[in-house]
Amino acid sequence: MGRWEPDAKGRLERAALELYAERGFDDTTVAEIAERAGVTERTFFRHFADKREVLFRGDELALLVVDALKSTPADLSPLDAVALALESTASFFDDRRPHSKKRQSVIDANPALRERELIKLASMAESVAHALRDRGVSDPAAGLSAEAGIAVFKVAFERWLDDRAERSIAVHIREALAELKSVTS
Amino acid sequence: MGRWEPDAKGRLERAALELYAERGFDDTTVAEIAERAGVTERTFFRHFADKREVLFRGDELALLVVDALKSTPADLSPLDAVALALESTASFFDDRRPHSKKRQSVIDANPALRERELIKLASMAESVAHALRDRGVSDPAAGLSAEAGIAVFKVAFERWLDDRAERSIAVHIREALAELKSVTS
DNA sequence: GTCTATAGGGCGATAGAC
DNA sequence: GTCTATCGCCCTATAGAC
Repeated sequence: MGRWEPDAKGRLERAALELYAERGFDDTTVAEIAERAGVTERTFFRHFADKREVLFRGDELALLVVDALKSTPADLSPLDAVALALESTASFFDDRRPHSKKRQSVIDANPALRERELIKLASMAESVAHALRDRGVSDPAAGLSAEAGIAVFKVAFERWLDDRAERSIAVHIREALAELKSVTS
Repeated sequence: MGRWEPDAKGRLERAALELYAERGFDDTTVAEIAERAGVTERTFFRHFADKREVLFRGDELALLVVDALKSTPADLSPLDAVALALESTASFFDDRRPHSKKRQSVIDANPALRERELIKLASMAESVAHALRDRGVSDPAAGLSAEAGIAVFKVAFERWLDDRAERSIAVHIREALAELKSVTS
């Protein structure tokens, strides 16, 4: 066993989510998060670029999606491929429903956190567009398929959170995709 | 004539854009913007919630779009109605091409500003979705049409900025819409 | 690990318009 | 008198610099 308790990063993430939920994002200081996690303020900023980032696991989801996109059948349309890649991340969500709900209610309660969430989705859209171009999809189809795919994901995620039946997010992605197709035809 | 020069808000907007372009967003202080505009720092914060907001005219665009959506033929599909409403804002953009380009290069150079831009678009999507529901469009079609419409707008705006031929943004909106329809069919 | 500049909020004062 | 725009000063926490 080392000089310090292990998993400082995870402790900071948990402490932050708890405090943001208890007293609100604005009324929580980094010092309080660090204290609850048993580290110094400086350590917080070594793990996370800013106070918001502690709720977002960097590029983890975007990397998952791009990676899944690569293993997707080449004969699928770009949009179908994106939707399938998104579906393949289902367990990332389905395994953490309660955590996701708590996290989302914290995010929804604060404009600054909503901004950060949106830029994560936008940068995921960019990564997906890039991956589609690598697949041979040309512009503007690549950009539009990526944006449309993210729109599908947004709607699906929201419905997944509210789903009393707790069906997999994959189901909601499929439904939202079908709905998008009907709306654009 | 009053005690102060008129249009403090406009002077602050112009001073901010100039300074952000000259030395970058991070290296510009609110004190410098205020000084150039001939007001105090405190006045800046009475007009704008934060240092980013000075580049975004509140809800102006969203209000234009929602308003235009109301005057749109009732027999159009939700997505076509949104696209038409977006087209009707063309002069808002076409009349300010140089300003838009300068502003956009400042925004693109800074992640914090990109975040703010995204939340403006997202809240425009929400307003549009709401307006569609008022028109009788049910969920999830309303949400998806709104998101898809905003995706069309994003792509169109980008292409409008890069268009050497300087065609109206309305042309780019029509093209992007057609492309989206082809990609989802 | 320590130091510091700056964002941004609170509150009261001032002075013109009406 | 009220309303509104501006200023001044004080404060704390963030986040970057050293």
